[in-house]
Amino acid sequence: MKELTQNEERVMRIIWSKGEALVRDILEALPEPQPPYTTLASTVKSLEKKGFVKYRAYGSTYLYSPKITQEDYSRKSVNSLVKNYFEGSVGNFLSFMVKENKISDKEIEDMQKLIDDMDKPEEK
Amino acid sequence: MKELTQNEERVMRIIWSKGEALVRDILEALPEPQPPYTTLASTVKSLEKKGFVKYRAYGSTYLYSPKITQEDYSRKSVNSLVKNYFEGSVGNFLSFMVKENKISDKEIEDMQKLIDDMDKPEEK
DNA sequence: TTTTTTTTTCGTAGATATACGAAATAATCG
DNA sequence: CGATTATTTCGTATATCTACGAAAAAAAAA
Repeated sequence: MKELTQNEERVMRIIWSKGEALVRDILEALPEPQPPYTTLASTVKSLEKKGFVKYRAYGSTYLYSPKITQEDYSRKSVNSLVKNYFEGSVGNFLSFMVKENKISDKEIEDMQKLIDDMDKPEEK
Repeated sequence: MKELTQNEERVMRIIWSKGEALVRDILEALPEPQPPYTTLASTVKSLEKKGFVKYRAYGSTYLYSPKITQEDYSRKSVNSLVKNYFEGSVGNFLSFMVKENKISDKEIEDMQKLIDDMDKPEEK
């Protein structure tokens, strides 16, 4: 799974939230200052090239929808974060979160369970 | 319910059979010689004006679908036929059909039942 | 820091779509 | 048979879309 830039991720979030959307729908969902239509279209096309969205054509108009669930993407994001900043140790990651008061003991349990599932690492 | 011209009815049949269609889809479903795109588009628009189809817009592209079922239209057609050519008498209509060998006794029963339902007359 | 790669931006070109209306045809009415 | 009205045809205008690519900006690598 390829990485998303911040830009792409912001757009991807809108597509996830809508389920499906035209470029114009996305544009309207973006806060001011909205980018030019063509600029946004390029971003969406790059999402498609990276395999994050697919589209169905109505005439010359494309209706985009997610090809990857938000859950899959989140899992992969956490995985990559752990790998890059905590020497791959989930324990290090969690203790950091606790130290920063970003997380409660109760949440650790839940998360630990979640992360056990993720432990089958993915590509890059 | 407004009347359909032959032209409109031919197009309407395609929309019914497809469930939903772009103007271009209809065009491709039409046998040679196909009319120009704009010509067909006018026909479809008139179907919409008469309330036979509705559409959902994807950008500037309209996906049309029936607003009236084929069954409703058939019922109304038969009704109107009977009214116009058989002095409104279903009996006259049926006996004509039999005389013309267009219909069997068994079919009469079925149809009689069907027509009983239709006997609540419609507008125009 | 310098170089290289990736991302971002957006204009232009080309492909469709619909809106509108005029002219030709066909159907209806008196 | 006219006259009137409705249908059909289709061109032109206009609005969007997507494709493509160049240039600027940002990020990553060396």
